[in-house]
Amino acid sequence: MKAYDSSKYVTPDGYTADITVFTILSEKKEKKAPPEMTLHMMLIQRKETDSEGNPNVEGGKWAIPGGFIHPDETGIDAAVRELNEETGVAGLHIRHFGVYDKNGRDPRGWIISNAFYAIVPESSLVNRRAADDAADVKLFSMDDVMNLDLAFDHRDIITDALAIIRTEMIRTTTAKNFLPEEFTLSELQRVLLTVTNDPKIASDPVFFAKAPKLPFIELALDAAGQPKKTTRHSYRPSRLYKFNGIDVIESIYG
Amino acid sequence: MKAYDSSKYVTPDGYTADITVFTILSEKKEKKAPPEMTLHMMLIQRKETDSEGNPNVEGGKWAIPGGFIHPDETGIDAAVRELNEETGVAGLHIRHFGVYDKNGRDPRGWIISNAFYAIVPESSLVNRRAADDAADVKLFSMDDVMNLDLAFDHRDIITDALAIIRTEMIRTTTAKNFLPEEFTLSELQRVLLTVTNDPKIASDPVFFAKAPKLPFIELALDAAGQPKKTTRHSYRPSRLYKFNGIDVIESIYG
DNA sequence: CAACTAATTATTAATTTTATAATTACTAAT
DNA sequence: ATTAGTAATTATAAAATTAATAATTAGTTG
Repeated sequence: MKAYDSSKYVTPDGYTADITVFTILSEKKEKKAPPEMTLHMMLIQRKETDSEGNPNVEGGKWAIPGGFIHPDETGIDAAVRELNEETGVAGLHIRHFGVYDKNGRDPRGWIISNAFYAIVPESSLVNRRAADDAADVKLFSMDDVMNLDLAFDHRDIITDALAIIRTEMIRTTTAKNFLPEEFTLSELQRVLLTVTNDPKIASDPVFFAKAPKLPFIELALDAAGQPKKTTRHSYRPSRLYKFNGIDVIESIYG
Repeated sequence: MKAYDSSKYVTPDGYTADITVFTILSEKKEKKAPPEMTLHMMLIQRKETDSEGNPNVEGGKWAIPGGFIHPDETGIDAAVRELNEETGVAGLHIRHFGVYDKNGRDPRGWIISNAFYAIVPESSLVNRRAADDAADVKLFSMDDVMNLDLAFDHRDIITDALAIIRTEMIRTTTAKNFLPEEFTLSELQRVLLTVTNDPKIASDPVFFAKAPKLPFIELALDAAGQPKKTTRHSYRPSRLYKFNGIDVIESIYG
């Protein structure tokens, strides 16, 4: 690269990656009722001291997994590495969604962070364990997250990530990742209700009337061509549906 | 990094960035009619020979601007640099959308490409000029693009980028980037028709009835609170509208 | 047999959409 | 002064969908 004396300029004091990881937890509380589903995210608790025994900045606080990007790696490389180091989680499909660079966001100085997000099935997170700079790692419901005294500007990052997750869930067929291949309408409904309380979804008569007609959903049929049914959530057999792979783009113009 | 003898393995022969850049050209053909707008993209013509005078692979063919990523830079760094080097264009907001790694896509060997896209106002591209590996640089209508004998797998990359551009235009208020701050409904209509021929947009009575009621569009008012009008496209004064900054997420579930 | 509950369907009024026709507000041409 | 043209706008009537709620069904359990 061209001659450039960085000592002559104010340069960033650090460059980091933060990875917001969401999942949907499903809890079957009643034998005959659909499971309760809630959006959760995985956070790590920062160790009180760093690797040299010195008091850690924002030590003890819950935070988004992440850490410093090394000069020889990209942001996403660092994100993948840090996530694995701090939580033991790997193989997630993460995406970049923003850069957080407000001066003052970190007491250590001018620290710029690249934020990533993923929403994954719970099975991807079962083997998590805190390590490296993390004293603990847990899944929190979004209500609980918002009641935490989070480190740095992580509340802002989480708010933005949440908006993206919600948009994706509502605008695309992302919900299918949290459903069995053949699902009931109430199961789909519960997944969607983890990110919205739109009455068109919350209302059984409205949703049950509309959903079977959506172009990307179809009845699951048995070998004889009859609609498949299940009694896993009710005494009355419920019809099973599946996504048919059609991608829909809903126009905002009508 | 850990000890690793890459000579023991088959490794990629190259790692590149390709940048699909779209714009919408607006041509006022009649004194009293809205302009014709068409989606275009900027392509470069590959030089016949490389910098050492040897015949260039796919020399003479039209292609997406781009080139090899250096080890000391990220894909997006390379994309920005190559775009500027080959076309003189800079300052665009580009986004990554895919990796093209099919073996055989490039006769030179196992070449992996990161694809980026941007859709920008024409004003961002007026100072383009071919340089570096590019013999020429031009804007092509999408019809013309699809009739070109493009280099490598660039037709596939372009097809995917186009789908993303269309989705963004239909799903979000991206159209506003191609309109004056205060626009007529027919101007908005023409922008949208560059990416779709949906009759709900193509039909004047339908579109003119619906558009004013959209939550993210409102009438432009003068100082006296009266609707602003223009005769730039018709003898009869047409109402002017503007986007009001509201972001809408249209649910695919109803 | 009655009661319960998730799933499903029905009902009716209100609203929107569909498909097209008609009108308006300006000109330009005669 | 009148007619014709055209982009923008509005009207019309039938069809379809939505809104809001009630009712019913299909299985159980007690």
